[in-house]
Amino acid sequence: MMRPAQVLDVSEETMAMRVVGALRDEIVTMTLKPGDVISESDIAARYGVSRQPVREAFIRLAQQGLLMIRPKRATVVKKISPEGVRQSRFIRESIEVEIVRRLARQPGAADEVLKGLIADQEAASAANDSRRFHTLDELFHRTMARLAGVEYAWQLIDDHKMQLDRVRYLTLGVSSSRVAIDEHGVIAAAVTAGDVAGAEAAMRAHLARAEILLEQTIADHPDYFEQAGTA
Amino acid sequence: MMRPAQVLDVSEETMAMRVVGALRDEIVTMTLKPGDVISESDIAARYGVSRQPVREAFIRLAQQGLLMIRPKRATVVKKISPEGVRQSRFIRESIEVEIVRRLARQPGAADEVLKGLIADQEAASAANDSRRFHTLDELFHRTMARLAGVEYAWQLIDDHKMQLDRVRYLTLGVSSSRVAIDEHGVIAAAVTAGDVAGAEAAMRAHLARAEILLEQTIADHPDYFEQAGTA
DNA sequence: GAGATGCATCTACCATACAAGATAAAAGAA
DNA sequence: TTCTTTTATCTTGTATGGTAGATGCATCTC
Repeated sequence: MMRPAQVLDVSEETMAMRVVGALRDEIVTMTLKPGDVISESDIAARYGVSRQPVREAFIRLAQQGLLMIRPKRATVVKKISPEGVRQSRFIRESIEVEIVRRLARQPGAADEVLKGLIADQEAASAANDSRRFHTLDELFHRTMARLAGVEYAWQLIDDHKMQLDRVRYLTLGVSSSRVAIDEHGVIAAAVTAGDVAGAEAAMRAHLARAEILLEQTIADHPDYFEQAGTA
Repeated sequence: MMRPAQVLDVSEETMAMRVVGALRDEIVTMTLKPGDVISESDIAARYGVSRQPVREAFIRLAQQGLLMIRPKRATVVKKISPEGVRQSRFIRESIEVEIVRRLARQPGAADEVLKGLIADQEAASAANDSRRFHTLDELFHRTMARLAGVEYAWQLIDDHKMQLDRVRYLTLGVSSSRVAIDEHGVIAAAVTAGDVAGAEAAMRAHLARAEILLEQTIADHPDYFEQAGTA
């Protein structure tokens, strides 16, 4: 038997929420791999709680598209759907394009804020800290949403973004942070200059590059993705 | 005591799912009003089931933003957040603009399909069937998403759209279906003609008109909306 | 040997009991 | 009367037992 792990005891939030967070991390970081079969009992024993909070955690994660509950059968870590990823990208591109348009029309204090973030990314890249670079990359996009006054909208798509995060985790060391930083710079420059069309084009180009990474990732880890017949 | 209602017994789907659907309808149609306090026990008795499936339904609906669970205190029907509605609109506008752009570039068979839908809307409007008109209105937008090859993306934003639906239900008889139909016609015409910029502008104008309805609705039903301090 | 059938054993689903926090009214003290 | 304290009674959170359905293996039939 394994050690019960025991996720702390003195709690402010509920056990169910705690389990949600723990499981989500395990899934996004690929500790729990797509296709893995898990059961309420197993997870309950692993975290030292009863089945009830685990069950509620399953429900939440299933609604976020990370788990698939097959009633009376089993619960499995959902495989990544290439089509779902593409459409999530479509949503993200639609929104981010609209954001940079708004920003380019009213740059405000965007200039120095974005410049600072890019500088941080340079530092993380130089230190080869891909984990931190990932965080800063996300912060860059989120910050633009905030500057455009639609941070809440960003939170709304956060759930669906977890699908993209799983793909991203698989490409952590692969992706060239050098290129990404340069593209961020182009976007920031266009926004600051008030170049609406240029900012839009730069953002589209930036997001399109990730599309290539998806194809490569599918080729590298075919088992993690849905295929024809592996619904 | 009320009659247990009893949502059928022979089931294919789970009781929890059944309760989810029933409660969602009650909330979206304003049978359960924003601010109403409900409890697991009440709903359980009302539908003739135990607290357990009701509890799971609450979790799902809370995650969709229709309920707010205050641990150890109570569960209330979430008041409509004007800011949330605005940002939901922003998301919707971003995506729908992108959709009509794509469609305008490759109209395909969009012409006759959209024409047919508009004709149906004319009929519903002439019959003063506002309920059916609402359904057709949604179908019009959904169909464009399908024609653009991103129907799944439409499903992704469906959850957040429920917030807008509640506002819409309040304005059922108010809104002029005449204007909406004309606007649909303009959009369809621009798409068919391959006029990208025109289609985008028409869609933005169409969605912007609804923005005005929100302000008026807040004025008519202030109790249903979050206000400063009514978090 | 190949296919059909029964059964042990999984699973998630639901009901029930209990625990713990929060609320509001009631009771008591000034 | 007014304020404080207690307590009854709400609420959701958690634990556990039993149930129905699905799965896979063993057994039986042909």
